[in-house]
Amino acid sequence: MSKGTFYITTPIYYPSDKLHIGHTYCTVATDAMARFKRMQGYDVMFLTGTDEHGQKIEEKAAARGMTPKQFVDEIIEGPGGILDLWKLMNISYDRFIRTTDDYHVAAVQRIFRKLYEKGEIYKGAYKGLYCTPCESFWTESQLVDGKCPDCGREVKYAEEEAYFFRLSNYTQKILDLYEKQPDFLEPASRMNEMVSNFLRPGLDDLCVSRTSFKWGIPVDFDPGHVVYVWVDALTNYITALGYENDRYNDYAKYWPADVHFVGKEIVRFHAIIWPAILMALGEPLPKKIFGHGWLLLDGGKMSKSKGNVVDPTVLAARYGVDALRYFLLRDFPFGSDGSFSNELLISRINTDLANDLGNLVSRTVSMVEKYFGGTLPADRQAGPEDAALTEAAAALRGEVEAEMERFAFQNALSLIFKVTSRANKYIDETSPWVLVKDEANKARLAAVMYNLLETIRICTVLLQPFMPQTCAEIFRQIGAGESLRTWDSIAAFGALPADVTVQKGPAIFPRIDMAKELAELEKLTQNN
RNA sequence: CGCGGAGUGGAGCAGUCCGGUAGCUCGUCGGGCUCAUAACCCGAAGGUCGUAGGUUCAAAUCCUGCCUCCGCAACCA
Repeated sequence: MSKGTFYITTPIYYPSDKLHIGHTYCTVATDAMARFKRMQGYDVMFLTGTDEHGQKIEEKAAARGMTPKQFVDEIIEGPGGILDLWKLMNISYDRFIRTTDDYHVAAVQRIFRKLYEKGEIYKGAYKGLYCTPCESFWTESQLVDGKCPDCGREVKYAEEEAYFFRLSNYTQKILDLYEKQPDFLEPASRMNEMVSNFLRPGLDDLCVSRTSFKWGIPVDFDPGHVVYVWVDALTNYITALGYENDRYNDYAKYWPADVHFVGKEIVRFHAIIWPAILMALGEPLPKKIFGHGWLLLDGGKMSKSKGNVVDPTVLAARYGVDALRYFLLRDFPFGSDGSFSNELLISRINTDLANDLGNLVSRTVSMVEKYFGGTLPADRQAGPEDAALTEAAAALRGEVEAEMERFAFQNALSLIFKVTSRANKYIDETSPWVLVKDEANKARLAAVMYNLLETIRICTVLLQPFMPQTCAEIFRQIGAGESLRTWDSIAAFGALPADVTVQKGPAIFPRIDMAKELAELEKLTQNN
């Protein structure tokens, strides 16, 4: 029955602060993809997690008088933390990795040693401009007026003992990889950026240890050094499967990953450094890296410092998790940036979810109840208006699948809603309220209702990966049991039983008063 | 000349690779319907595609210059 495995990952997020809508965006996309593949019958492994080491967290924790571990524990496991957020957003991850997990720590030490013994890592000196009070190295270009960009004080040349990964040996190998596998990194524009920014000039060796802070995985054969982010964080994708550890035993089964979803700012790490590390280890490379775009606010990126961060929990609480999930994946092309606004969110919910889908379900179920007492008679009569609708509905599964294969969530959703629109139009074309006036039209009326219910069912099956909770409610209202919610059940039009019984329920997506809500949200933002 | 992306009706976008009288959603205006969540259906108005030039019978689409915006430049999705 299984079509094979499908391993998909989000980045592991840096828990130096609460996560915002941007992190949610990436995770929701990954979740929709994972759910879609599961529905199709794949054996899916969906991994997410947190990248918890490093200087920034060490400093933040110290500022609050906590240990780094206490600090990250609170952000991850505490109330309103990351685990709560993913629970709220209905994220169906199979595994959650924390880089502070014992098995990961031990595995990273083994990996680091292995690379060292192979000669891929060597001990050298980090040379550069150093700001003593900030304990930070800076490159020439990072300096502001020749001074430390953080504190504005003088920097001076300094050296620090450090381990380096021979990344410079991999320039040509990565170029070859891109050549042989043009879809390794998508969208293509990101690959261009990698080539002209980093590969064409040639890669430098990469500093993979630090002595300037302590909050990290110790290099076990050289106390004083901690493993820097690259080897620590990137390897999560394999340690979480059991690579170099006994906690799990799925490496052979799931690796290489089918796709790593990552934000565009960390494409370089995943498309250059990560493959190089894997090559050095002699392990297979992931099949694809997909660098998605950002949600922009007021034309610029979201950031805590700008104070324009959108809190997903607030939006989910007000409009529903599914509505938010839908909006994120429907409004923005996954590969490019998009402008986020409350107005767009509400507008999308009202037009697509309330007016189009919600209202379609509502009017259809109402008519079946009103005209047939809730249960359709088996006797049906086809009509000239039917083909346009049923053919569109029957073709939908294949069309949506093709878009999902390209991670084009917005297109997949757009296709589904074209069919719900078509169904609304079908109601006008067939005018059931006219048919009902003559008993002789009963079989025709039953056919119209059936076609509507079946079309809704097909659309709802395909919407499940995006809006799991709401779809269950729609299925309940249109009388579609478990076996009618599957991928296989929509291979052809007509799986719904002829004598189906519907059950009217509350409005699936209530309409939102735009002006009022915008004012409310504005008030909430002010209070923050 | 560090690199990349973007500039299309009021808003958000597609189209640009493979040039041929501009498309989608929302909004606006007019009409229809009444099963439905003031929802649904039909129709209309509105743009010459950042800007200057070039190539061509023909350019949003190819070439060149310029302007503006956004991002990246060793851990903000």
